[in-house]
Amino acid sequence: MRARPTLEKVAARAGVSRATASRVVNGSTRVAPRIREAVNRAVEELGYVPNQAARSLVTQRADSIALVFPEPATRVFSDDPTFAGIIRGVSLEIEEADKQLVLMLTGPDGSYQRVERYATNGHVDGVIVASMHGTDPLPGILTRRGVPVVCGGRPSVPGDLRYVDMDNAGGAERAVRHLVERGRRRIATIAGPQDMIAGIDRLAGYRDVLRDSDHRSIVAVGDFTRESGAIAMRQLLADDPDLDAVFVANDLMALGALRTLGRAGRAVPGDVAVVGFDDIPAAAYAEPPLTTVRQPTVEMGRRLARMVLDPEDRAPVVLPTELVVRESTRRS
Amino acid sequence: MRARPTLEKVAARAGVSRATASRVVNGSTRVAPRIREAVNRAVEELGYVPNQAARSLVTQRADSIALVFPEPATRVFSDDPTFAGIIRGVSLEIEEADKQLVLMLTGPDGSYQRVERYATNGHVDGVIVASMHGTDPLPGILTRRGVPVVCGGRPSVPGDLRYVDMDNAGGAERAVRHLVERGRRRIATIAGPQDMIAGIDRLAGYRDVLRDSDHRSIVAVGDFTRESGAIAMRQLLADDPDLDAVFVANDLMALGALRTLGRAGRAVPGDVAVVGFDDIPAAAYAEPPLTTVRQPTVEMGRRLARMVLDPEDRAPVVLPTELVVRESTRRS
DNA sequence: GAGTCATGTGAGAGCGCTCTCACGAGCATC
DNA sequence: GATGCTCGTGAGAGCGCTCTCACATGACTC
Repeated sequence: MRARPTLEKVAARAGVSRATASRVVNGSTRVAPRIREAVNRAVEELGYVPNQAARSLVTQRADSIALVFPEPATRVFSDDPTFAGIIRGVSLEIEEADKQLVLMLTGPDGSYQRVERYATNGHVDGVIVASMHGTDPLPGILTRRGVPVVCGGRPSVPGDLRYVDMDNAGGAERAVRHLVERGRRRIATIAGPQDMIAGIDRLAGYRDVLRDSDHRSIVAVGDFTRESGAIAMRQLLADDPDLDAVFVANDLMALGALRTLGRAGRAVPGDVAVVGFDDIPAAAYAEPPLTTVRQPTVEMGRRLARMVLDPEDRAPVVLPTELVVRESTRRS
Repeated sequence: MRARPTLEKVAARAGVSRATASRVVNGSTRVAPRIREAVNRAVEELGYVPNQAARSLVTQRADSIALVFPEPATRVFSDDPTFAGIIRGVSLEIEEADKQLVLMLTGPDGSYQRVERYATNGHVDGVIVASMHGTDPLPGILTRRGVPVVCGGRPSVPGDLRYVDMDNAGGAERAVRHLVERGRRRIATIAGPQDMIAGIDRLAGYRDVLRDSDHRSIVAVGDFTRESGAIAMRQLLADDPDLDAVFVANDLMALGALRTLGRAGRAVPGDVAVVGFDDIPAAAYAEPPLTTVRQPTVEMGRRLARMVLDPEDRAPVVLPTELVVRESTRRS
């Protein structure tokens, strides 16, 4: 289709002024029924769709929101379904609000200034930052510039940034308590990176429970990749050959750990019980199926979107996590 | 947010007209060096960034392209890193062209008309459709409406649609030939859905090699999910208990198949060799590590983006796939 | 010294839309 | 019948930008 019809054409066809046509298109009530009908008919017949650029120009709204994945997230992006869940959730909510989703994956270089420029210039009504490190400067900068921002994950610097987070500490506590209840004595952990809030909080949850239950804590640190989980598990086994349980800060690392355990001849859950975190689809398909902590990723996306669309909504949200018990922690 | 400076302000500060300021901002060469410099300084000092809406309004370009995942893709989205790779690739290329990426995941309902309306109305310079079924009507509709479209995956109806595809048949052939060379006699396959081009082509590759090498073909069909792979494998085992190899049309199903084999007491690769397709990260971490066919997902994204940005480029692209040999087909 | 030409610059139109404001019609009030 | 409403409608300004066109300037030709 070449020439797209303009409001002018619609108005002409309906025999009204452009202003009235605009009123009908934008759903104003103060239009006489028969005129409204005439305009709607004209819209229908002409296949009219408003030109967003023209609209934005005058309303100063963009009717679109940006979802930014800073570089560290981008790196894990391809292998961690968590992000896919968040994207789905955001997309669903955005669609309901009849807005558009602009996805920005920032590269390793300074392409983050690109985001800054883009976002501070009215191209977008709000920005969702899937902040991995809680220390990312971007949310602060944008907020100061007056752009509505919401962080996915609690920023590590307490401030007035709005955020939606998972109950990481609570989930970790439940997971570790579960291991204690199953009679495990030497419970180690493979923690996530300690510059990410999820890594920090999950480790804190582990520590809290062990302290209260009088167990010793045994910690190795990974970076949330399978590979690092496998390596950390090896190290743990070397440090304490008698450990009989591991709480792993995410499923990807837990899968790596499972592999190391298998190769080291340790039976799971016979010799060692394993709990992961995230409940990615692969967890249920691990051998043995992995006990893990489920987090509502799609819901997180939805809440992020809803919050960014409502600048008044300032209350942080912490979404509940849930322990999913499978074979990897079966009573031995 | 303080009022963003307009071109007018920049021009005033630099002591030139709006037109000249515009020339400098848009990189016209026909501007005197010292004036160009003055304007650039003003831009710098004021922190000027062009208003995209205003620009689009007059240029009729949107400087953004849409990446559409039709519903079936959306469903697998969360668990198949293939899509993440494509998104990364598209994002990289789009970023280089200094344009924006609008992501649209269509829901199960008719939200696809939303895409149609959006795309046919100049909001977007082009559309990339990650067409799962080759029969999706969307690409055709948009093309006819004059919107540049590129399909990810060859459309099943031969026509003039532009596309970038993987060499599915070639990859499948190499995989099956590999099994033959390793001395496997009864080579089964778990095919993908036969309404998706990837499913069809991979099965065709399998059939071609077996026909030529005088093996019998044994086929079960899955839907590219782990679960369906596990089920299909059970069926295959029931159909032909003596099979000694399986070519599985994607890694997710292969992972499911591996699990079934393990539970059925079949050693891999001792009793049964397994080859997957995709080379997702989990494949290398399977037990045993999975021989599979690697496809360049990021490259596919890049090519899709490049093609959609250049409406003249009409030549279909078929990207090479590569066999990655791992433990699951070790010589027995 | 008049004519030609390339070159750089500014004036101004106009992209398609929203929104303010003024106005006329209809109705109730006094 | 004059006054004051409300209600629906149209005229018109203007959002920030690009781009065409006309114009000014200076270099060059004959």
